[in-house]
Amino acid sequence: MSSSKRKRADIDLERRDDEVDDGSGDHHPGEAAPRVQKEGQIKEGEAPAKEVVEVVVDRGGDGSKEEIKYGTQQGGVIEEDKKSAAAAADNDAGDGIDDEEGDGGGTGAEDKHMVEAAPGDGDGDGDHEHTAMAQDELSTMQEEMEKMKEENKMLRRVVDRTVRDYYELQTKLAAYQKQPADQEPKETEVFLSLGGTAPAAAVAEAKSKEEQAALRPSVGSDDTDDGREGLGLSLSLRTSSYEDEARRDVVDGGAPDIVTDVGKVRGYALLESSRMSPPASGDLAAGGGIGSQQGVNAANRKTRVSVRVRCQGPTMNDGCQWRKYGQKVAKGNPCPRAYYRCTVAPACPVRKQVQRCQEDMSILITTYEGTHNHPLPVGATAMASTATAGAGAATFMLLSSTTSDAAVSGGPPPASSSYLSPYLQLNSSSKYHSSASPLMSGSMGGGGAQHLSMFGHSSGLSAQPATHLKYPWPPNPSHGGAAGLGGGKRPFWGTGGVDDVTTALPDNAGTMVSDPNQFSAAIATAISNVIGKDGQATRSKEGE
DNA sequence: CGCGTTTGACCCGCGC
DNA sequence: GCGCGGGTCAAACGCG
Repeated sequence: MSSSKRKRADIDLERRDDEVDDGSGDHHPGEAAPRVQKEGQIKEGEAPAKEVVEVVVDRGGDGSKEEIKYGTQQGGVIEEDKKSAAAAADNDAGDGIDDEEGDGGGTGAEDKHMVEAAPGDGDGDGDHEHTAMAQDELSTMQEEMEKMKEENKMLRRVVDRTVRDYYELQTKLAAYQKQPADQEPKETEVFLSLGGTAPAAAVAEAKSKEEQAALRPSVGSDDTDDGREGLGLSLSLRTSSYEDEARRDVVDGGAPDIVTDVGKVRGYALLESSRMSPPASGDLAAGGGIGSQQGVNAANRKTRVSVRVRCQGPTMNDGCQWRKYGQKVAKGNPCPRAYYRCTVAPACPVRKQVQRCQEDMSILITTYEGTHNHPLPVGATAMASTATAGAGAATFMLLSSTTSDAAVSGGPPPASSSYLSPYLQLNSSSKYHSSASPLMSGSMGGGGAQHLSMFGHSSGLSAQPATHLKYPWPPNPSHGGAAGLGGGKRPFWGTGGVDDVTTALPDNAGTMVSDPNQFSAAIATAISNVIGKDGQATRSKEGE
């Protein structure tokens, strides 16, 4: 029984590993050092894929800043999720962790007991070695079964907690989003990172330490450690004013434990923070040639989305077309920062900065600025949607494997499902969604729901079918989508990323789940689009 | 030849 | 006022 469950869990986990690894060409197994396998925990040795999505929504105006951390990864997923979730849920997160530890101890005790009992029985039947051996075997098996039972229990608990925590996070997020609707002069900054490297995670963690404190409860020390090695899907929001931001930068840079490497932090901070001083923004807007839409400009200028992704390629595939217009070496980071402009639409004000993380060169920090004044390419949109699904799927896989009988016991309430459904329906073109939706609703909990909400919004924009005809990208990604746009020189979602996809989108959906780059890119695209369009829309959407 | 990248120069904001 | 640093421009260059 429990043994069978256990097996199933392992299988699922392994499968997920495979998918992740296969999909991400740039994934570095070595970097994702397998965590020390804790007793009674999921086998993680084979789960090197780490993905951490950190989203920071910065509404500069009111100084509010939201940071969303979203970590996903197989075995690690749970760990990371637990962590982030725990953080999110100030109230019950703490005891949850403790409970787990306690369980572990319990398991050990029980096992011991079993072992001791077995020998005793054997002594009684000294004449029959056969019997004795059989009994020994039996006891051993029982022992194992007990162990497995405990493990299952624990896993179930973890999952439940994760789900619950996500809900809380979602609630908080929703609350936050409702607040600032009236504060215009805000800068929206989304920080999103995907990757599992310790440094990345560390940075994210460190970064969020302060601002996130409000949203997420502190994470246990051991969690912190785990966080570095584990992958996870975490989401956090934070808000801060320009000043706050600047201050934060300083703090981050000085924070010793944040990331041993100040340079890295710095790069991170620089990208994320802004150089978005109002005046600069003005220039930017003017330079962008978007004077036609003054009202939107303000919003555009304020929108920033940072994405950190483990990527070997020069840039991340985000489904848009970019043209490089500059490169500069920023102080504190030897890696040059590249400046790109969106060329999908002639006057699209969106720009992005790409810079490698000094600490971990495999990490690409991409900062999107502005809002697309055009629908996103199908690829981007689809990717965004699939990303959502992918995230859900990823999570689901884990959950399914560990909560086979738990039935996602902590399963999100119907409300959550309905919350997501709108989007899912809109973008259900991909069968992937259908399969993912249940996952999402079940496992993604708050974070997932939130994402979906945003994605739904974005999809709403770009999903408008015919509008795509005006743009270079093919209406149906599955048919010639890979042909790319702009003359088909390259896949429209391929801007040089190592993992440039060469398959049609529907297939991509599957790939995306396993490809951190695409996954993150899609998320970034979706978020940037959504947030860019304007947080209000998102907020209002949320109301739905 | 067209398009995108490279790269040095320039502009502007900010801190001292 | 000056220097520093980030961001942008635009001519030169390379590639298909």
